[in-house]
Amino acid sequence: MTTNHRGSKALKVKKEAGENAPVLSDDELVSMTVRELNQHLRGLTKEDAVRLKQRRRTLKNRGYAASCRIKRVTQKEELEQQKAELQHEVDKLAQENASMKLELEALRSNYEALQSFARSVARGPIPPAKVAATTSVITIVKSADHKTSSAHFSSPS
Amino acid sequence: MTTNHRGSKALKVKKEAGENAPVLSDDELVSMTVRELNQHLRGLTKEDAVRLKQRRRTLKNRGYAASCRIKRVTQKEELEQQKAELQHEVDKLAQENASMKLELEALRSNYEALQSFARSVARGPIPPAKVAATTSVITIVKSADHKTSSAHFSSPS
DNA sequence: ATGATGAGTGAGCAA
DNA sequence: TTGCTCACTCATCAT
Repeated sequence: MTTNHRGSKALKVKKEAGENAPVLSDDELVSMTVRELNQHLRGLTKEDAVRLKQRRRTLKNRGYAASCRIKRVTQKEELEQQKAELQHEVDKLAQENASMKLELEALRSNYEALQSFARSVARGPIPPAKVAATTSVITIVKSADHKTSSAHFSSPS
Repeated sequence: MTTNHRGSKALKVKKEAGENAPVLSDDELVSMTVRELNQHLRGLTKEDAVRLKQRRRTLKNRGYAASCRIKRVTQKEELEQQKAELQHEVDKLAQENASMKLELEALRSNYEALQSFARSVARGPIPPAKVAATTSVITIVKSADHKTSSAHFSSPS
């Protein structure tokens, strides 16, 4: 730390008081076209010109470093966001899956019951009264749409 | 850059030749208990002692910075890994979902066909021959397991 | 020349 | 004191 770091660190004051006239502020210097810079370079020592250009470069680098850090956190947030979205999708699909599984089971059981009934009547037609006595009573509900069509069974008392 | 930065930057040599006897290597200095450090501090100027402790701190910081960077990339990789796993899970669930949807549709259509048949025989029992003439022929397959039980229909010629 | 990024450094916070 | 992290600087690479 033998150097003075004439640059303002934004956080830790520096500035070193007068030193020499701060002809150009950092902000002015960084946001300046090459042409504008050359204008200011006119009345300067070769040394001073080099120094000024170096200061400009350093200030630019400061900005690049800042963008770099911002980019880093942004990308991390994006990853986390995408992760959360995927998690939601997993939850949604898992739930859909579960309810379909239930529906499928219910339909299968209804189907098999109906199958037994159909088999019994197809084998040898039996009077409805007889059927009611030996099997369950089946109430066939004509489904209006395709959803949750079901047959309700009730055991004979 | 008027300073010399006596520390070895690992990458860019430095070292500045002899300077003074490198009594302690960087590696030795960082990995040293406080007690060991104090041993070495015995025969030193107050100034030199302070300098040595500062060098140690700096070397430690170098290590901390490295860990910090490693941690950063590690966490990023973890996030990406988790993201990939979730994506696979989504794919798996979506596929399961699609095949269940198909199964459900097939079962529903079979169920409804069987339902029509059952309704027709239950309404007014008709001789099998008559049934075969007016409706489809139904081959009832007793499913061994619960999967893909189905009834196969064929139109009468 | 300009922009981006890895590594090293000091400041400053937290344990 | 130790460890971590931020902002800055420099070296280096790519455009």
